This record gives sequence, C-alpha cells and structure tokens, in this order.
Amino acid sequence: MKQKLEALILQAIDVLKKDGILDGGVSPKFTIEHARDAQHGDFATNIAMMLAKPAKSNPRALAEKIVAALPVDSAVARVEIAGPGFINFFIDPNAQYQIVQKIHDDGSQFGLSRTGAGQRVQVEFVSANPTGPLHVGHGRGAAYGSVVADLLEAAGFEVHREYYVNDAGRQMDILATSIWLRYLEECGEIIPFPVNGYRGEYIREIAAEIHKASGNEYRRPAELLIENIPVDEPQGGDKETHIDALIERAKTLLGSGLYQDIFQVGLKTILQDIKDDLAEFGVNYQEWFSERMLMESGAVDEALNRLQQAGYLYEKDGATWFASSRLGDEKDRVVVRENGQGTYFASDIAYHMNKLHRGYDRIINIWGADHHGYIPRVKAAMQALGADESKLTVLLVQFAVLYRGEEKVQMSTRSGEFVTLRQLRNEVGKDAARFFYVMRRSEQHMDFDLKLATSRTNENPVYYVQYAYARICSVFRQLDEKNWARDLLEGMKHLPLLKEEHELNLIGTLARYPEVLERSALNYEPHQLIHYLRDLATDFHTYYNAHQFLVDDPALRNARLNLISAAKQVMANGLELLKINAPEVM
RNA sequence: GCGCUUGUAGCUCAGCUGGAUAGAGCAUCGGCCUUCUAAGCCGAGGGUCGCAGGUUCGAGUCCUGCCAAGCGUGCCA
Repeated sequence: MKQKLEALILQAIDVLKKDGILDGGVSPKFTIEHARDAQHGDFATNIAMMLAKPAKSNPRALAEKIVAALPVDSAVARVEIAGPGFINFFIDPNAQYQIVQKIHDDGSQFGLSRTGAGQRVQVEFVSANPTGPLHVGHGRGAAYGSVVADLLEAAGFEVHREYYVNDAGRQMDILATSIWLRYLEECGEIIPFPVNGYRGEYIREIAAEIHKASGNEYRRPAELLIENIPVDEPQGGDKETHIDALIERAKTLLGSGLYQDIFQVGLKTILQDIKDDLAEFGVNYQEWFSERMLMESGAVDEALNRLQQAGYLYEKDGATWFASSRLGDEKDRVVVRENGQGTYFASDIAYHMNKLHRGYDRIINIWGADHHGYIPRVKAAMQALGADESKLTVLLVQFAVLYRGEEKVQMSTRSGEFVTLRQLRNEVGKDAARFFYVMRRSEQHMDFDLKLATSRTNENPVYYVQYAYARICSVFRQLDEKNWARDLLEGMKHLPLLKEEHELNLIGTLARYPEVLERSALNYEPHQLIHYLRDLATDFHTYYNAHQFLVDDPALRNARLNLISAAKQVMANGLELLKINAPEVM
C-alpha cells in the first residue's frame, strides 16, 4: 500500500512539474508513514512540507495543489490536508480486506521479500574461543546473530552463517596444558595448578576421559614438570611467564605427537560441545572456519606480504608493526611479535582478506561490545589491502547482566563459576531465552531477569504472544466440536462484514508485517519483529475479548475465522523466524 | 586523558531514520469469567525525553559543549 501511495504522489509531482509549479530539478525526498492517530487516516506524507521551500510556497497551499494533481485510485477513499501541511490518506476498507486473502494465499511465504535478491551476505557470529563452554554472554550474540541472518534471508539475501574457530594460538596451548595437568592429577601426581590455567570442571572431565582411554601413556613425573619453571603469581612470580614455561615444558616432555593428541582431544571435545549447545539453541551455521587451517594455508604470510608491498609494515623493537594509525586507527599495531609469532590480529587480517576474496556483497561481524576498539584496525587493514571497507559492518552486542529478581547473578570466568548458556537454557527454556535476548536493541545494555523469564504467570512477555497463537488454535478446535465446517470462500466473500474497530485494527496490523520484516532485516534490528508480534497479539487478545468468533451467522463467522486464521499465519511466520515455538495448546 | 556505547514514567524498555497530543510491559489503584483458554481484557494515576546551547516551519531523534554509567585504550584472544 505504501508503494502504491508513493507512486501516486510521484505522479502528482510530475504533473506539478509540467505545470511549472515545481522546478523540474527538485528531487522529492519525503516519507510515508502509518498515521498514529486514526483521525489522521491510515497513512500520512510530509511531502508538502519538504517541498515548500524549493517551491517557494507555503506547505498547506502546496499540499492543496498536490492533492488536486493526485490521480484517482480505488484504494484511496479520501485525502485530507491537516496540521502544518500533512497529506492524510484514508484507505478504502475494501482495499484493506485484500490482505486477508493474500496472507491465506502466501501462507508461510507471507512477508518474505526479494529486496536482497542476488546479494550474498556473510554473517559471522559468536566465534568464541573453543576453550570452554559458551556462557550467557555468548548467548546474546548467538540469538541476535542467528535472527539477523534469518531476517536477511527472509529479505531475499543469500546468507552464509559462519563461526570463526580460534583453534590456534596461545589460549589453545593454555587449554591443552591445563588438560594435561589435570590428567596428571588423575594419574596421582601432585602438582600445583597454575592460576592462569583453565580451572573449569569440564577440564577435569576431559582429563578423566583421556586417563580412562589411555591409562598412563601421557604421564610424566611431577618433578620433571616443575624443574626450573619460573614461579607462579602467588609465589611472587609472573603468571604469564609461568604458564608459558609450563606450555613449553609440556611440549618437551610429551613430544609434539603426544602433545598434539591432548590438544586435539581438548579442541574436539569443547568444539563439539559448543556445536551441540548452539544447535539446541536453534543456531546453525554453514561453516566452521578454522584459524589453524588459515595459517597452514599460508594466508597469513600472504596477507602480511601484501601489507608489506603496500608499504604499511615496519620494524620496531624487534617486532613487525602495521601502520594502522595512517588509516584512522589510534595507534599502530603489532602483527609479528618479537618472538617471531604472528598476533591474533595478523590472522584476523588474513581472515578478512579471505572473506573479501569470497566475493560477498556484505560482510557482517557480530562482536561483543568489549571488542569495539578493534574495529578501526580491522577496517584499516582492509583499506590497506585495497578493499572496500564499507562492505564490512560490525554490529556490537552489549553484555547482558543476569538478575534473579533484584539480585545480580555474579559471573567469574576465572573461578569457573560462570553461568553457561546451557544452564540458562535449562533454567528458562529455549523460547524464553531467545525472546529475552532479542527483545532489546543490541546496543542496549541489557538486564536479563531469570526470575521473569521463568515465571509462568502474568508478567512474562514470551507467553503473551504464544498464548494468542494457542487461543486461535483453540477456537478452531471448538469449531470442530460444534461440527461447524469452516467455509473459506464464504468467509472471503464476506470480509466486508468485518467493520468493528477491533477488526480493522487487526487488519491494519497484519498489513504492516512485510514492512516490519524488511525494516527489521535491513537495520539488523530483530527487536522490531518482537515488538510487532506483541502488538499483533495485543490486537488479537483485545478483539477476542470484545467479540465472539463462533457466531450463528455463517457469513460473519467465516469472515471472522478467516481473519483470525490470517493472524495465526502471521504469528506463526514471525515466531518461526525467531525460532520460537508456536504452541497449539497452552 | 582519549575513544566507543548508553541516558525517555517508580522499574525494564519502544519510539518507523526530523513530524501532529512522547508510547508499551511490569509495579500501584479500580473493574470484567453460567458462551471461543482470565498466561487475557477494560479503565485510572504516573514525563523538565541527563543538563545547556544551536540548526528549522517542526527536535526524544541532527550538531556543539558539559554531567553520569558501562566498556575499551596489550608484542591477550
């Protein structure tokens, strides 16, 4: 309907241009909005006010001329000029009813668009280090990222969902060493566990598995392990040097083959756990991209070479630096450390180069807000490599702070006492978890109240939408019990009987769905869809309380059934996109 | 210090990219179940949109400066 009005307005503008009222060169920049107040009709445009200045006219006078030039259309019942110069459109109800038929015809396809057709988008999200289970902080990125990806797909984009697996680097060595140390404990060795090691219970479990499967194959005496190792922090040493020395010792004592065994078991176990966790959360990927494979392919070296050729690398203090400050970053960044090892950033440059080579039209990274300082350097790298950095969009997701009622839930990675995503899912369920995560704008710092999400009573917003869906299902069950068959054609024919305010409101809301979906997708704002579904549920609940659907008059009854059936379809489509269950009974 | 994000009702948040009288939910108060699920509905109260300027027909929304909160500012990832 919006597009239709836009076309009509543009025609009117052309007429005015021909008549010399408007200068031919003016480009009409205007909006068409749903009127908030029913007094203002169904749609309103501000075009007269936008063009008043170039036309050297006052807005209301210009509006009169635009309205006069407006072509007649059967869908437009009436046009009014109001306020400072708004043009308000009143849509013919008969035109509005068509949406019910369209929803029925399109079914699960209703709302999908072709806006992004022919464009490929890559969405990378979560990408947590495989050094432990996902926690609730990752949950928000997972829910948000997956819905953004699904929304883009609904808007016609070809979407590639990807998880970047940091399976190389120091953190992974710390993981492997932590597992080995716990394994030695299993064997009966007495060893002090490093403060900087991974202390979670899952490390012990992996260690126990290895011990069960391989016995003492990886056992080495504790004396050899701690011999000449710099002391740990509690003993007055440096925890970083301490753990680095332990890693080196582990590699020496085990030899690279056995060390790799431990490393791989740790990686595989944890990565599999993450994959299962996400799948159960309704989050799926096309690709799990390995940092290690990237390095082995020589891509990192190649990226550095290209930066070198472009003149952006230099040596200082024994390290190799990327002159990112020349491209808008705060300062230059190290890409190769003094010890000859590439930094995480170096891999990331190669990774983004790889993404670019794959030819995506858009590259979307979803990061935790704590990584925001990282954006300028990645964009700088893309520029330095001659790439169009505007293809890259980084969406930041703020942290969720967990509450249980009034009480803040403490999280600490170090102690291993963090709340995992799995624990959250078990406590509040997949539906509520996804709903709550995506309910807020991603940049909003969010309070996640576990008590509210689990409450099975009035105050929980998740059930509000689901309840509306279940109620509609229930109406159709009642219909069967009364042995009244639903007559679809009869209902469609008598849609004009739906004249109640509640019915017209519901129809108007249903008609908005495609726009909401598209805006939600293009702005990467899933919360708009959530808010829409709540509005839709409200319209239905209100209608439900005000009127009876299963009335004796078959014409009215079937018309109403068609309307609520359309509402049911849109709710199902919206919830399906959010991967939230639409229950037939509650 | 600098940078990013945020600041809207008692609380948690929307506000359609600058539009008409700033909206929801929760909480508070008052009503509605002998007919389709009361996990619902109807009504009431509650606002200096952090503060101060600016831009214009028009600002919660844009620009500047303050104030406050969170995060960042590693040869960690």
